[in-house]
Amino acid sequence: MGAGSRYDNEVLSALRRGDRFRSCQEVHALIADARGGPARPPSLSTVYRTLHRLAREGEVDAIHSEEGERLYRRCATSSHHHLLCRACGRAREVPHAREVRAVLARVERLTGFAELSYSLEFSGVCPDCD
Amino acid sequence: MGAGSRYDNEVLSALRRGDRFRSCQEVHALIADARGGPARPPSLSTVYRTLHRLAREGEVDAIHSEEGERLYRRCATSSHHHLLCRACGRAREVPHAREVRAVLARVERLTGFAELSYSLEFSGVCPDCD
DNA sequence: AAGGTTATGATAACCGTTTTCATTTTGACA
DNA sequence: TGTCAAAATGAAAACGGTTATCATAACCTT
Repeated sequence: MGAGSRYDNEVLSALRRGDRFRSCQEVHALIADARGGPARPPSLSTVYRTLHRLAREGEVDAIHSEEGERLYRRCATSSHHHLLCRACGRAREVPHAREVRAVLARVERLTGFAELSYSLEFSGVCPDCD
Repeated sequence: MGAGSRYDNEVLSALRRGDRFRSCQEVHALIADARGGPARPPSLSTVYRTLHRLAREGEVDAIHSEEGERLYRRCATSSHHHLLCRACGRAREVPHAREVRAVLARVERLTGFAELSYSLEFSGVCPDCD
C-alpha cells in the first residue's frame, strides 16, 4: 500500500474508455477531457509516474508500439493475448492459447534454455474495418 | 535496386559478429573497431539509415528492447522466432512453430479478424548461463 | 497545529532517432 | 575521360517520448 496516487482511478477509468492501447499522453488528454469544467487535470509527469507504477504492479498491461512508444491498457483477465486491429487500432483480448504451452515445452527441450517465457501479439483487420 | 549503401557489407558483417541483437550505436562502434587504423568509419547517421533500410527490405530483423531501443539482427532463415537469454543477451533462432498456424486459424474464426499476423518472442536462461 | 513524509507540477535534462542541408561520391552518357 | 544529375554521406540541429530534478503542496500521525 502506501504508494498510491490520487489519480489512480482517473487513469484507470481513462484506460477503460475504448478498447485500445493508449499512450501516456493520450491518457493525459482523456483525463483532461473528462473534466468538463475548470478542474485541473494531473500533470503529464504524474500520469507518466502513475502508469509506470500501475504497470509495475501488474494493474495494467504495457507494450511497445512499432515506433517504440509505450502503450498501456487495462486488462480483464490475467492470461490472454492481444489482438490489435491494424486499421482502427482497437484491441481485444483473446484467450490464452493452449498450444503455446506445447511449443514452450518443445523449445525448452530443443534448446536447453530454462525458465522460458514468451510474448505473443496478434494483429489483423477487425470485422468493422474489413 | 539502386538504393544501396556503400556500407551495407560492413553493417551486415558487424551484425554477424556474435549472436545477439545489436543497437544502431553498437553496430557503429563495432564497425569502428573493425577498422584498426585511421580509416574513417561511416557516420552514425549513415548506420541509422542503413539499418533502417535493411530492416525495411527484410535483410535484418528488428525488435524493440524492453526500454524501447531498436535492436537489429541478421537472420539466417525466414521463418523463425527468437529466443533471447535474459542473462547474457545472446539470441538464437528457433524454428517456426507449426502450432502457431493452428492458433492463428482459431483466432481468426473466433474473432472475425482478417489478415492475421503475429509476433512471438521467447526468452529464457541459456545453458551457458544456467 | 507541528513536523516529517510523500505526491505533485513545472521545467530541464536525457537519449535514441530523424531531419536538414551543404558537400561528396556515384553512375550514366556523351 | 569530362560533365552533369541523382544519390549517399557527415555534421549538427531538431524531435519526441520519457525520466530526473527540485521547490511546493498535500497528507498523515500524533
